[in-house]
Amino acid sequence: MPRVTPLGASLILEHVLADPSVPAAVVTKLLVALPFPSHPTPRLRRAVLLHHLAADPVSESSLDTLQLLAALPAPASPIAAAHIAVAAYLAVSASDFDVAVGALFARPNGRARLAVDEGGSSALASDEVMTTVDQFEAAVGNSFSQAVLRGLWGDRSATEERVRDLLAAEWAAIGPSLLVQAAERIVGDGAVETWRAADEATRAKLRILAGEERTHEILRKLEEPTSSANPISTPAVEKVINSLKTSCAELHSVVEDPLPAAKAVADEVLAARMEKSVSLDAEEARGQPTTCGTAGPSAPNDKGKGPSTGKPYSLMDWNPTARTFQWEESPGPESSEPSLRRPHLPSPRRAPVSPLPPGENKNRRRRARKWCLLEEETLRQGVEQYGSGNWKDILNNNPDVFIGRTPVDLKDKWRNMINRYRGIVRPPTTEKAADILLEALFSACQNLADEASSLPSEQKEFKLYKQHVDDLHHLAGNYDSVIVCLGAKVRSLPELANKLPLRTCRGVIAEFKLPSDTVEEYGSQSPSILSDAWLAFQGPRSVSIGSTWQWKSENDSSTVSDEESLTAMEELLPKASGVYPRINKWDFVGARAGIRAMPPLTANGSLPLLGCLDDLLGKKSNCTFWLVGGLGARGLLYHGLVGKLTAKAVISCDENIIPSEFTCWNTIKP
DNA sequence: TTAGGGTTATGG
DNA sequence: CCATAACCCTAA
Repeated sequence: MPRVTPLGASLILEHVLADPSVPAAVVTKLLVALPFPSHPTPRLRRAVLLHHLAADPVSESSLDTLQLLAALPAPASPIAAAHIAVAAYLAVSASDFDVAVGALFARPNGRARLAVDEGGSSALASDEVMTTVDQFEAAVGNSFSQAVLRGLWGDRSATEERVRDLLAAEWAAIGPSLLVQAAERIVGDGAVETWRAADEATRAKLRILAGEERTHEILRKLEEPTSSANPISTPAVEKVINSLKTSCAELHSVVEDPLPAAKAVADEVLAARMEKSVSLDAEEARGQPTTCGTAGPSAPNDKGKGPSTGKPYSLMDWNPTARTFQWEESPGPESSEPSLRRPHLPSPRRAPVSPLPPGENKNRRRRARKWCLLEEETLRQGVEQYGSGNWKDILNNNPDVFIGRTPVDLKDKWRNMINRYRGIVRPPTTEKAADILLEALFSACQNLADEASSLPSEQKEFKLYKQHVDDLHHLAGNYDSVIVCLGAKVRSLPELANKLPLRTCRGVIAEFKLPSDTVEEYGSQSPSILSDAWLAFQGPRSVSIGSTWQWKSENDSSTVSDEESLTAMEELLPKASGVYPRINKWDFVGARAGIRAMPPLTANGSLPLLGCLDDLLGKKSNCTFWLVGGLGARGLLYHGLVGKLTAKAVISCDENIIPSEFTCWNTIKP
């Protein structure tokens, strides 16, 4: 008996190995025992890679295996997730993160980056994977990012699970072996056509494989005048049959009993057909000899040795692990009782008929990870820069911050952030703009306090009351301290009406826009100008110009009459055109006004009025009153400084914390 | 890819 | 039991 031919070995391996239940030891022995074909079929390559992966799911070498697997036709869908999980795990578990990330993810030649980039396997690529790769690259030298990545990808068992998901999907989709396909031909669908085309000698061989019972069945059908049967390529079928027969003989040398093994394959095919769970259509059947042909090139040298015709021989010559066996070509008595002698040869199951590929339908939920302040701040800036809705841009331009976040996560987070205070401050539908601004201010304060307080015990409670106050002392009973921040309206408090050195000054500001037919816009960066008048540009086509000075005005209305705006323009335009002559190309679109409370001019300039009011008001309770006023129109400039100084002074009950330049207005006491 | 409705996990 | 934050699903 001749040695196992490469073609035969290929068929055996291809059939036996494509089964997850074959123990690793058996796989190894088979691979050692049989000559591995120089051009294995994709199915065999796949089976070997899958066994490799199962034995060693998370390692440097499994990364290679995954990449090879991805290069095979039609890799299972979970492969991208498994590949990035293994690569990421290798990076975060390496002794030197930066070195490992350089080798795996750095541009241009990181091992995993190449695999998922354009030019690499498309099966490994996705937007999400690219994002992760960029995140790793950006994390070099950034211990914060590394820590987050470790948390996300450092779980070995989770990584292994990704690989197992892939294995399950691959095994489920691996399809029938060539032997099974041949068996389909001999005893399954297509049996009648195969037998019809066979000559007497071939039929004798087929009879051995099919068993007496099935042979009679097939022959009976053959007699029926079913003209609808379409004959299939005889040479191709014969090739398969010969292959099958040869490999059965060889299989016999490796496992216990070859004929029952072949029969088992046939029986399984029959069972499968009974269940109607699988059916090969004629098109598929015709294609199979071609598939078989891919194994053909591996066997040109075998031709001379000829097909095995039943000469017994021992594999012991070259393989001590193999067992010798006597091959009987005659159908034994057991052939009529196939079910009694089920072989122990593991056979691949047909892919379960499932609407979805297994492993893809079981989506596990990511563990919720709290957003850190940096992420929130970056999101705020991102929305400002790219606009709300451009989540992907924001994400991809901050790979070092948004680690393990998706664009949808950013969207959801923004939704949470802008809704944060809806339960505390609900803007009434018919509120005036001023009240809405007040609520916005309150929300901003609460937001800041939340961010500053990391511990629950440090949480501060805020309340926003809106009520009319006739008299400061009405507040005294409820508060330790009251800070008066009223601007020009401070005059409306009877206790302070004429006691503060403030002069009111109305100002008008005018808004201009570029005519829509003007193509040329104002500079790319739109710098604003502070001059005799100021020009505050709001983007490239809009500017506000201010301000006029109407001392001692009592008019605090924000609306401006035509007459007043004309006067204001005559005052503002000469000053504006002095620094920006092209203002005459702009259109006036409206004017607004406001009233400011101006402090006295001192040697240090016009400084805000800060400090404790108790001496001024007369101490009538335990409540202390404080003033933040006289900022003129410069609240934006001063609010941070005066707010901080006043807060410190109020908390420590010590006015001296505030520099005397701000409080000296109040030292001139009666 | 995004918007918006829905679900799950967690802490009070 | 509720409110909230993070996350998921799906239509367009």
